[in-house]
Amino acid sequence: MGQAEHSPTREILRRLKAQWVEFLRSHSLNTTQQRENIVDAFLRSQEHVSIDQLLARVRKRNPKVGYATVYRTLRLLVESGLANPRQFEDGQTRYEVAGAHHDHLICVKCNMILEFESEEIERLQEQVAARLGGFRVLRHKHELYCLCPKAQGIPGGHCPNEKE
Amino acid sequence: MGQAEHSPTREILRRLKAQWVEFLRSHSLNTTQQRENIVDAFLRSQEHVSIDQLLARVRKRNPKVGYATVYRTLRLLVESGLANPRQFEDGQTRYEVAGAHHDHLICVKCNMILEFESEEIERLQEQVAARLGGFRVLRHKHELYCLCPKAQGIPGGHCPNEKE
DNA sequence: TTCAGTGCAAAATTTTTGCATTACG
DNA sequence: CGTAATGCAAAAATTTTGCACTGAA
Repeated sequence: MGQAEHSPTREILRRLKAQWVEFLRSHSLNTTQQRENIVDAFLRSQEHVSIDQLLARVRKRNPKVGYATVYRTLRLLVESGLANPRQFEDGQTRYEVAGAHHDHLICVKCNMILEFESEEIERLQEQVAARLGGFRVLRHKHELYCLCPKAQGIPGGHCPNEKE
Repeated sequence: MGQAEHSPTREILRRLKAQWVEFLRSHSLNTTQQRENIVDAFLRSQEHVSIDQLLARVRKRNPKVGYATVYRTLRLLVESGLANPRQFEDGQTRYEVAGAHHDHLICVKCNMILEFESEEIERLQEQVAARLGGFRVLRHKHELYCLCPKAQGIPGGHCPNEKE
């Protein structure tokens, strides 16, 4: 199964950390051991982490962190724009690092996942949101469920998955 | 809660109902009063219904239908392809009628859900898919998580939810 | 009549909250 | 020190399951 990994660059991570510090400051929130542990573990994670996974990682360093703190901190991470929640079909909410965001193209036959980005689409999204009543887009999800040329039965069609 | 309308045509509804009957038949499932009530209420619903909403509607006609039956029937509806589950970020799973596809704009503050369509975006999606390797787009999900003007703190800003 | 389907309530899951205690600033 | 934040456990909220009873075929 094709899995696209997106590791945020060190540069992005630095910016996100700064954003977090600024968020704490501007909301008069304290810096605590636990929050630091959780945020660091979250930013270090390179995929969509569930609460459980995140808690497990945090506890390796600081064994007595509780569930509630992870939930509360994750809520702050979402509010501050560092984390995006995603619901897959397993009933667990997972969180992805903002800035590692990509849209996905999925071939429904071979399950390959490609990523894409389109500035034009993003621009149109904002137009749509503005037109519908002055909304500001915070984030989005965009998934295209497709058939690759091969699965379409096109003569000589390839699946990018198997090329090269 | 503001819900945009997008009614499947009578023609589509008829086809879906036929699909349901065929599903029951081919899986040797019984037709029951409750299943009929639930499926009809679901197909009649013109937005994304949550379990609660659907149960409430069903109980108007048949007051002693239980939660469990709704859950179980909805699972069948998903299996049969009549319903698509959607997880927005308000913690409730919602279901939309297949064939009544639309994209969504969600206000993360008031949880209002609006629908939108943009031919331009759809055209760009196809361009993207073609460019990535000759893919054909079968369907897609597109969700914009936004803040309404009021939630943005814009002076005099309204939430379309409360206008009029 | 038979057994799939239902309703209820209890269990399992996931997330939130109340409150005494800890520790940041 | 004062009070925001934590940890724990209890409460909510959502979904699933067990089981005796009902009703479709």
